[in-house]
Amino acid sequence: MQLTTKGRYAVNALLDLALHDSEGPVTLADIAKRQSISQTYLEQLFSKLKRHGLVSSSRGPYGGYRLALGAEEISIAKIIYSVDEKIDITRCHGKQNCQKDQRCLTHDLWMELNMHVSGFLNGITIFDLINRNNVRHVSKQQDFDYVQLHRN
Amino acid sequence: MQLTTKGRYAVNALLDLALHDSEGPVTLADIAKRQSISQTYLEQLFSKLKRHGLVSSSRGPYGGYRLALGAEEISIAKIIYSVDEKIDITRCHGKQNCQKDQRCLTHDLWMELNMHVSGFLNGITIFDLINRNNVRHVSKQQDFDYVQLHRN
DNA sequence: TAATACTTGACTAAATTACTTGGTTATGTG
DNA sequence: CACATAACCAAGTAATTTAGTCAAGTATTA
Repeated sequence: MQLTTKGRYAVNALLDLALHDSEGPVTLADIAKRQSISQTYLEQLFSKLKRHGLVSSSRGPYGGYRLALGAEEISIAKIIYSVDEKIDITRCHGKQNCQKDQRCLTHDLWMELNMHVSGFLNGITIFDLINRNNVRHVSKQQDFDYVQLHRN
Repeated sequence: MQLTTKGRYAVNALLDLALHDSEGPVTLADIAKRQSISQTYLEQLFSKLKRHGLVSSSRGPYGGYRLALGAEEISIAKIIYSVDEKIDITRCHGKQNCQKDQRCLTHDLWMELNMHVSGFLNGITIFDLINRNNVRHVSKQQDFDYVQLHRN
């Protein structure tokens, strides 16, 4: 299925961005600290997110990233897809040549699972997540930790 | 999610075994040929499947593997789990230390996806697959190819 | 007793992941 | 206009995982 740290990082980072979007452009440095992700790694991910039109950026002081779409328009599936991860379990990636140019025994099974997973991830948006209690709670804690860290 | 060739191979192989179970013990050599999987790799997988009680084996001439359970008792999830693949999308594997000993922003999201996927794979058994038209059709073709290959 | 087939453990090439390094370019502020 | 800030970019790399191979066994039965 190819759902690894990369996709999880992207969703976490974009959710963090959405949660702080009201305060103006958000820097990758801040996201990196709050989400414990390497900043240069984030740069790679945001380059892709920007290319796919999910975020916009402004340079210079007080610059940073903002959501380019409404939170309710950004599904989890879209994010994962944007950073190059495919929501795909089949070996043949939908083509039917999994085994010697023919379909393997379980081709249809994996296709069905694909439908299930991508249906699920298509149905959940950043907007949905923002409004979840557990997300708000974790985010609050992260903000608190961040302030503590930068008191001096 | 860790659903790769290993898990797919295991399901394909076990399904092949189930489809030919009525003819007596099935050798790994046959499964390897029909499913285009390396035999020594299959040996590793079947060693695990046996350890988990899904198949039984008999040695010597006319030996081979058989299902140790009814086809309706073997879910896809069970097979995948048996060959060490976890149906798990979280980084922390269910523990809640995805980020600095705390839950990451999206911990609950991935847990939900886990539930969906494992629910799906738990709900489908080898018995279900055997009775699907597309599976029977592919299997028939594989048997035909196998006979062709061994005519001499 | 020879052939068959399972069993085990160690090893390995290739690919992928999750980064790091070392820069360059644009922009708003003093 | 300098300078701090922050986005942008290319290339390299260590660690891990995958998908096997290789080389030896051991048990069973015709």
